[in-house]
Amino acid sequence: MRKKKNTLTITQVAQEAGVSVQTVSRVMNNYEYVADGTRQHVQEVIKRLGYRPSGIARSLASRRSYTLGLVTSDLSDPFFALVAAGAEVEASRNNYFCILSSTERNLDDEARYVRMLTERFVEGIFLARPSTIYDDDHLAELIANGLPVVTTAYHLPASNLMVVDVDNVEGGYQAVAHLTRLGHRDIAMITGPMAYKSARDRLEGYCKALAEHSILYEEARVVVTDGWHYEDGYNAMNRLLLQPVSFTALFAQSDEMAIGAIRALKEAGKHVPADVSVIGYNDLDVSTYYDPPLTTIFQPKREIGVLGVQLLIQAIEHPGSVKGEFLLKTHLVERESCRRLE
Amino acid sequence: MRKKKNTLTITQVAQEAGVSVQTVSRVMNNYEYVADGTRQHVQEVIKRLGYRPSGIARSLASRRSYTLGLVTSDLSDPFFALVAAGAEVEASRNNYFCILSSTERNLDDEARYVRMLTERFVEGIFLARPSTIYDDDHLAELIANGLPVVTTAYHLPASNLMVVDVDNVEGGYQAVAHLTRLGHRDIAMITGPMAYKSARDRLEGYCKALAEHSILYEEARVVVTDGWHYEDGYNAMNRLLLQPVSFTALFAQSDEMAIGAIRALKEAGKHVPADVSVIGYNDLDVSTYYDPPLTTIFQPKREIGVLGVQLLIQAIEHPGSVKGEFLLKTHLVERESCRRLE
DNA sequence: TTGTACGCGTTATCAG
DNA sequence: CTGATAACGCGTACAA
Repeated sequence: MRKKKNTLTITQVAQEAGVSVQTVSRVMNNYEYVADGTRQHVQEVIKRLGYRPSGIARSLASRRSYTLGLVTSDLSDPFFALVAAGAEVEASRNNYFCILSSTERNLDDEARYVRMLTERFVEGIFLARPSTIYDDDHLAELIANGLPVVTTAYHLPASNLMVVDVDNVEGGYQAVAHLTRLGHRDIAMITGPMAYKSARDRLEGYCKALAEHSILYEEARVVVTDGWHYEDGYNAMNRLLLQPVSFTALFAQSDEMAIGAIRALKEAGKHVPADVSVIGYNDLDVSTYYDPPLTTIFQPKREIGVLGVQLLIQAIEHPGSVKGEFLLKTHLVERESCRRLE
Repeated sequence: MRKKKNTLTITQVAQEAGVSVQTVSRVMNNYEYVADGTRQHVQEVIKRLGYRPSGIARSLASRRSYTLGLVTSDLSDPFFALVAAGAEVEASRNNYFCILSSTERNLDDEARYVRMLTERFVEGIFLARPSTIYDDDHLAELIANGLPVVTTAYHLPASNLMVVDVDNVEGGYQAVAHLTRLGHRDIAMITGPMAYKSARDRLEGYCKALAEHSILYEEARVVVTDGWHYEDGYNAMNRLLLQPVSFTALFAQSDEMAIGAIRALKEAGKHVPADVSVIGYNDLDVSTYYDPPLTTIFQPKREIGVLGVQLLIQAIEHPGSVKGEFLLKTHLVERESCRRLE
C-alpha cells in the first residue's frame, strides 16, 4: 500500500523560512555556526508547520540508524525479560532504539533474525539468551563483518565480541558455601541442563565449595533437569527422593526449580527448612512470598541489560575501545528456607 | 562515527552480473517477467558477492518500513512480557519488526517515545500497557495523523484506533461466580488501583455476581491497593483482617496479590482454603506450585499480543478494513485454594 | 523481458 | 555564517 504520508519535507520548511535546506538541517541538528536570529526563525517555522524529519532519509544520508538489535530467547523467562527491560531503558536513555527479536521457537531462527537485522538498520546486536550448543556460524559471520556484538554466556575470541554475564561460578559457590557455613555436608543439587554454560558454571561453584570443606562429590546427589522451570524442579526432587542417598540441604540452580522441589518435598512429608534446607538462584519476586520465603542467590538482571547496551554503544561510537568479558557479581539473600544444622 | 560499511550496492551487483540494477531489483523482490536464465545468473552473483540490500534505502524508496512500535509499560510485569512476546512472534511471522519501548518510568515518556517512533520508521503502534488516567494528547495526535494504533485497555472512538484486551468484567464475574457456586456469600476482594480500567472492570464483574445472588455489596470487604504486587496483596489482607467484617472467601484481582494475601492469612493463623478460600486472576506460572496451588482466572496473554499485531498489520495493509474493540475471554482454572462451604 | 532516469528526504562537501 | 549540489542505495514509471 502506498502511503501518502505527511509529505512535509525539509525543502518545504526551507522555502517557508526563506533559507536553504542546509540551514534547516543545521538547526535540526543543533549545529554551531548558525546566526541566532536565523536559528530562532527556522525553529519557529518548524514548530508552526509541525515538521518532523524522516528518520529513514536521515539514516540513509548519515549512515547512522541509532538502532540496536535485541535478540532474546524468551520474554516469558523473567530473567531475560528483565535483561531486556534494562537494555531498552539504557538504549532509550542514549537515544537509541531497540529492535526486539525473540528466538523462542528454535535457534535456527536466530540466524535468520540476525540476517534480517543487519539487512536493516542495526548498528550493533545484543544477544541476551542462554548459551547452549548451537550453530554459531552466523555469529562468527557478524563478528567477521565488524558489527559490534554483545552476548551473554558465550565465549569466542574476537575483538568486537563482548560478553556480559553473571559470575555463575562464584554464584554457585556462594550458594553452597552458605549451606556449609550452616553446617550442612550432605548437599544435593538440582541443575539446569548441562548444555547451558550457566548450569556448568554453577556446578563448578558447587564443586569448589565442597572441595574447600573436603566434602566428597556424590553423583547420586546431583540431578540434571531438562529445563529450569517449576515442574523440572518438582520432577527432579521426586527422582532425588528415590535415590539411596540422604541430604540435609539442596541447592536448586533456579528459584523456579527450588519452588518446584519444595513442593515435591512437602508432598513427601518433608518440611523446609526443618528437614531440608533449600537455596535457590536468581531471586524472583515471588521468592519473598513463598512458603517458606526462599533463601537465594541474587543476580543483577537489569544491570546485565544496562551494561550490555552501554558496551554496545561504546563499541559503536568508539570502535575498538572496549572488548572482553564483563562478569557481574551475585550475592546471597537470606530468608527462611535454610536453617543451621545442629 | 563514519561507518565504511559493506558498500556493496545493487549497482555493483548489476555490473558484476552484466545486467541493469532494475533487473537485480526485480530478482530481489521476486518479480515476474524475468527470464529464468537471467534470474538464476543474478541470484548466483548475489550469493557469490554476499550482497544484502540496505533496508533503509529500500524503505526510503518504497515508503514501507515493515516496522511496528511496541510500547509496553514494564517488561518486569509477566503479563506484559508475555503480551510483548506474542506480539513479537506474530510480527516476525509476518516479516515485520518490532521496536521496543518500555515506558517504565513515567507516562510522560510515552509521548516522547511515540514521537520518536513516528519520526522514525514505524507504520503502526501497539500500546500494550494498562490504562490509567494520563495525558493522551499524543495518542489523539497519532490517531488524527492516520497512524494505525492498537491499544489495550483504552477507549477512544476513532477509526484507526483498535482496542484489544481481556474481558475483565466477565473475568471478575467468573471468579466471584465460582465462589458463590461453592456456597460462599461473604466474599472479600482486593482490587488493583481504581485508576486502572482493568480494576474497575473486575470490580464490576464482582458486583454483577453478587447481585445475581442477592448478596449485598459490603464496602468494608473491599480493599483497594496502590499496585498489583505481592506486597500490595499482603498489606491489603492485613488491613482487611482489621476490618469488623468476616469473610469466607477472597477474590484477589491478581495472582501476585492473592499470594501476598495468602501469606498474610497464614501469618494470622488462618488456613487456605480451610478458613478462607482464595481465587486469583491471571494464572502465573508459579500459581500451580504455590501452597496451596492457586485457583485463578486465566487470561490469554500471548494471544493479546498476537491479535494486536494481526489487527495492526491488517490496518496497515488494508486501511479501514478493521476497527473496534476485541475482547478475549478468560476462563476459570480450578486448583486447591478454594473449597466448598458446608 | 530489460534498461534508463528520476525520486525518496536527508546529510556532507565545498565554495562563498 | 550560508547555500548549491552531490551523494546515500534502492524502487519505479516509462521507454525500448
